[in-house]
Amino acid sequence: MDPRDLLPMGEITRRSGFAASAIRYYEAEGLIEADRSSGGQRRFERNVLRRLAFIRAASNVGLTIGEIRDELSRLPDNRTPTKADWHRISRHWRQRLDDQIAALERLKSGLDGCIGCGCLSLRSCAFSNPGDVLDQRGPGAGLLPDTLRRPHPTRR
Amino acid sequence: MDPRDLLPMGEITRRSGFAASAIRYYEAEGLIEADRSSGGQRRFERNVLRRLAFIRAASNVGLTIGEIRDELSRLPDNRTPTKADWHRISRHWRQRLDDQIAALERLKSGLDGCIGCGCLSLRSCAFSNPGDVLDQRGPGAGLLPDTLRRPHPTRR
DNA sequence: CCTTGAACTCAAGTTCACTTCAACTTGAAC
DNA sequence: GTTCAAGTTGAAGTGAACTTGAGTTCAAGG
Repeated sequence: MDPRDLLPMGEITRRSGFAASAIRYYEAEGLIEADRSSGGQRRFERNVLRRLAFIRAASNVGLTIGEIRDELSRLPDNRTPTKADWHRISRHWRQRLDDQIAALERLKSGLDGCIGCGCLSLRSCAFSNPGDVLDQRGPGAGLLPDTLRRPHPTRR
Repeated sequence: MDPRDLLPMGEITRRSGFAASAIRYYEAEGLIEADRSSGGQRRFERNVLRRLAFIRAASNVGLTIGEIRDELSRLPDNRTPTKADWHRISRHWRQRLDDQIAALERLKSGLDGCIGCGCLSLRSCAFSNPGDVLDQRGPGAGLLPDTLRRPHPTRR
């Protein structure tokens, strides 16, 4: 491939909006690939910009780096996603967003139910939902899906 | 106050569902208070259970510890929230939840708009939204409110 | 050749909300 | 008086997703 078609780091950061450190991180994590110049500097193929756009979109939807890697690994490396690829993926993402929205709606209606009573009772109020009323999967269990649970450290 | 009315740690963890370490953390952070036994063990007033229910609810809504501290500091210490307190607060929380829901809806319709085109274009696709199209407040700027932005480390 | 900005590496730091650990001390029951 | 579950402290660790810093090298223009 003609080396003039390869983009240096500066170009990538400018055009993708990611910091150089993030780009290097994504490479280290295997989300993107980079060639090297004779002197060891990164030279990116143009399709990396597409992958980065995909990464940003996925991360907006709330996917973790690991999940993004999985999705990307299902796209043959040098192919831009076909309509079929994109359709499958976007259905998946849409479902996630729907789940998150539904969870927030549930939370809101719990809240609405509490406005009248001012209770916040430990035993009966589903909104504040302590450990002995519902199960023990962590704060918010039963009301929030994993994707919205504030990522608690070392959740066993 | 009659010391028999004070609850030991075990009682609090059992009835609130929080781990002892979390309780101690909340005390250190100034979200709750504790008396001490002659030997130095924590003894909690009953209203602490209410505060803990409040903390769990707030954290379900996505408030940070700092924000929760602020809300709590507006409740006079030894008073359980009045209807007016609770009304004010729940209106605030409701607004947050509405914002979050709206943001996810926007994201979803961006996604829907992309399904047909399969584009994910860096220049024109609002969904993948790179830095040079919208502003630079961080990944997802313009689409996600701060409350849903995946908390990035060291966000300057 | 010289300068200068862009890029490199590797280790360590950051934030949040806790948890875990090690090494004690308390306190209620028997 | 002994036992032992329950409680204490302070320091360090956790995970995610990067960022920061120090010190070094590259590459393009003049």
